[in-house]
This record gives sequence, structure tokens and C-alpha cells, in this order.
Amino acid sequence: MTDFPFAKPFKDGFEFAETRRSLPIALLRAREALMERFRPMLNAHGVTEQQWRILRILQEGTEIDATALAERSCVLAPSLTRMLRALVTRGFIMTTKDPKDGRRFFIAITAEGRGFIARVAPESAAVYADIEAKLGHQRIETLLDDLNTLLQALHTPS
Amino acid sequence: MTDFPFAKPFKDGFEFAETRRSLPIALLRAREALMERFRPMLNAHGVTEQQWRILRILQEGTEIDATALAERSCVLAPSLTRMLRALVTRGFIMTTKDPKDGRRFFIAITAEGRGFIARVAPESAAVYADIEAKLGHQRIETLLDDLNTLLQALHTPS
DNA sequence: CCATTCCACTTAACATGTTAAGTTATGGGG
DNA sequence: CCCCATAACTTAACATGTTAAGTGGAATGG
Repeated sequence: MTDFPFAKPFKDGFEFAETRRSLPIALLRAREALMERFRPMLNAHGVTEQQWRILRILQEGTEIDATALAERSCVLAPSLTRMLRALVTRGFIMTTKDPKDGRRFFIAITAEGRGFIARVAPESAAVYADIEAKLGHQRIETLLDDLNTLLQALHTPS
Repeated sequence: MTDFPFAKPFKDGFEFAETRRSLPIALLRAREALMERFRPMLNAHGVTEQQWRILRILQEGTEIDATALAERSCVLAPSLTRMLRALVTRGFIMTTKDPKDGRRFFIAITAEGRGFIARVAPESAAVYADIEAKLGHQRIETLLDDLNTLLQALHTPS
């Protein structure tokens, strides 16, 4: 796959930037290029990319309810409902009802879940190190800052 | 949703960066924040985000085969097979067999497909303008450059 | 105290993501 | 020409994305 030699083949008043200059598409392609390297490893350990994301977020703190977990993990509520079922079955997470609110419940990672993360972590770190070697530490840091700035700006009402 | 006050609640040898400093997750969140603004409009016009991506890429050039289209659109081949069926039915695209290779076929956008894009384009442009107003033109350009650089670096064997 | 509204999930239905396996066509050796 | 590896899709099966509708608890307002 070399480059695509065509662009703007016609003009009729509503041109789009070529997809390379589309922010959503550029973000998607960049993410795909990264995940290509992580997916085989996660797959080998029997977790999906989304399940792994959930586990990592749960490991960051305690006492998170389903709504907050969905937002932080970029998983929609209906998907989360299905995923939690699978993760509970596997013994990686547990849920507890909120005593103050009958609708809500909290999700926490189990010791077994932490153990799983600990087993996968070295391989994940190796993949990440390889990526960092290609991109450079500083470039990654800058990009992370820019992405978080973008997020702030988009979530600010104004 | 305010910030999440916890980080690194324990130490056992294999720490992860908080997810805010994870490039795949940061890319996903940034993309989600953008797509939240485009999706309702696409939905109102009866196309999914992926179908829209396909149409825009087809509009960029001519004579693209399924494999190349899948790669450029970040859609996997099995998904593309299903989507092309729907888009042909709707009259937005057409396919032609490669006379030199019985396995391959080419996909092109139809006049009706172009018409559809032309109808949606003004709304898309309005959403994009709103985003650009929030983020600033230069910041977006820089980010696009950085993302494309990252893509190049990751796809370079070395 | 009741009705209405809102909120936190769940269910349903369909589209897409993802991997593995299957089909058919090309392109070389031998 | 045959065998075999490879390439371009397709199919199948299951997980997740996505919207709309449903369920039941909580929070107002009268």
C-alpha cells in the first residue's frame, strides 16, 4: 500500500479535506496503528481490548459506579452491562450494591483480577517500550498533553 | 463527572501509567469527544460513521479495490463485505470486477452517492467549524501533523 | 402523600469489530 | 501441467458499538 495519488477529483461547492487531514480519521488511524501491536498479546491472554481497559481503570482506584466506569472507559452502558457479566463470571471483578441508592452499584477489581494484570503487564510494557523507542518519549508526552487539552476544550461548554 | 481522585492505589512491581497518560486511551477519548458532535447529524441522515467514512474515501479518488478501501477506512475486510452490500442496495456505490484478476473488484461512488455527500456536507462543515472555533485552527493542524508523523513512524519497519 | 419527572441501569435489535476458517483465483516451481 | 503457496475476498461466530425502549428506584413539586 503506497500513497493514494488522487485528491479532490471534482469541485462542486462542498469540498472536504482529504481524509488524512480529518481529525477523527487521523485519530482512528493512529490508534489502530498502536493497537495492532497490543492486540495479539491481549488476545493471547484471552481478553479483549475493552476488557483490558476496564480492568486497568478499576485498578486505578476504588468505589466506581457503572456510569462513571462507562464514561472513563469509553464504553457505552449497554456494552458495559454485557462485559461486566463476563468479567464477574471470570472472577476478575465484583460488584456491590449502593446502600443509599437502589439503582446504583459499585464495581471493584478482585485479587484475581489484579493477578491477571500483573501477569500481562510485563508483555504490555515491552510492547509499549518498543513503541516509545520508535516515537521518542518527548513526542509521546507532547501528544498526550495535546490530546488532553483537546478533551478539555471540547468538554468545556462556553 | 469531575476528575478521578485516585491513582496508583498500590505498588507491586508493575505499575501502569494512569489511563490519562496512555496513548491508545487518550486517542480514543479524544476521538469520542469529536464524534459525539458528528454522530447525531450522520444518524439523522441515516448513515453510520463507518459508512460515511467509506463514502468520503471513495469521493477522494477512483478505482480502489476492496483491500485498499478497507485499509484506508480502517474497516476490516469482513465488516467491509457487509457494509458494501448495504451501500450498493442503497445505490450509493457500485462495484466492477477486475478484468485482470478474478478475485478482485473495484468500488466507486455513484452520482447518487455524491449527491448524498453534497446534501450532508453543509451540516458536517458547520459541526467542524464549531469544533475548530473551540480548538483553534493552528492547534488542529499541528495535531494532524503529529498524528501523521506517528503513523509514519509506526509503519516504518526499522 | 401522590404524581410527575428524572436517573441508573437493562434489554432488544441491528451494525460493526475481530478472529478463524472457507472459497476461489493467481503465481510460481518442478 | 500439476502442486503448492499465496492473495482477495466471504462466511461464521462471538464481542462490542449504537440507538431506542423498558424497568424500577429516587427526587422533586404541588
